Amino acid sequence: MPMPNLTVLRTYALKPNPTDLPSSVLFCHTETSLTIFDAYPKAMFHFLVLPRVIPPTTTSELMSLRSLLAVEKERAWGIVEMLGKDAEQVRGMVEDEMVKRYGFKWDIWIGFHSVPSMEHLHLHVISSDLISPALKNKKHYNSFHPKLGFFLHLKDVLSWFDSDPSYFDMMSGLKKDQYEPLLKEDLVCWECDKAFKNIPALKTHLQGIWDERVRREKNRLEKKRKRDHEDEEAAATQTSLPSNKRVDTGDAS
DNA sequence: GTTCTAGAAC
DNA sequence: GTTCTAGAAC
Repeated sequence: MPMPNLTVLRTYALKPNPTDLPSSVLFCHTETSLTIFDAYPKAMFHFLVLPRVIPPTTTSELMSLRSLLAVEKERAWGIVEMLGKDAEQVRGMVEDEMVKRYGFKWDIWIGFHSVPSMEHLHLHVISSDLISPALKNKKHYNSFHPKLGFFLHLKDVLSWFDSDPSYFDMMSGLKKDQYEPLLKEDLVCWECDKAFKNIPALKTHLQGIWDERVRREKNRLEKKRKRDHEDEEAAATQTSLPSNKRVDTGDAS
């Protein structure tokens, strides 16, 4: 069994020229960050935004969120803020792709794992469906549950910088003992709070939510298509109001 | 972070 | 008997 490489993200972040990376790895990059496809996506869309290593910031400061939050507040803030800006660009690209592929968009979460498994800071950009063959166990699911507390939303992390220094100090400790137990919590649907006995049952539920969403969106698009079609006909016959504002007179003509 | 698999859970 | 979880990986 090959031992997985837990430092591969750092080798990516150190590339002087990110475009050397295979296109199967690199999604996009800026002067200060690169965004890669998560190798084991836990949702239909799942990317990691990594800070590039730019002096005076060092690889060891960029090891994790915890190590970054230990450097001077202003410099740490600048890096988190920069990652957030670049993640928002990625969000926009993902939303475009959602519309292109499915005709609608759904939530995208942006945040850090409180206890990371791989070295080098990485900001997750992940779609809220949580449907993926690589999502296989409770730890995978709970690590992205948006209300459980293990997943730290970017907005919340940024808010720590504006709060009392004592609160910042408390949160920035990111103690393993405080967060790791959350991964063992019972399986609960993040959307409807229903509990599940095991992962296969939860995955069936998530798939059901998705199938229902697709069905509703199809109906919506079909209704809109019909409305627009009627409006075209109405315009052709000089009827003034769009069909969705018209009062039904029961006139069949 | 994953894979593999023993044995728990059903 | 099969499904599923959870701990080891030298």
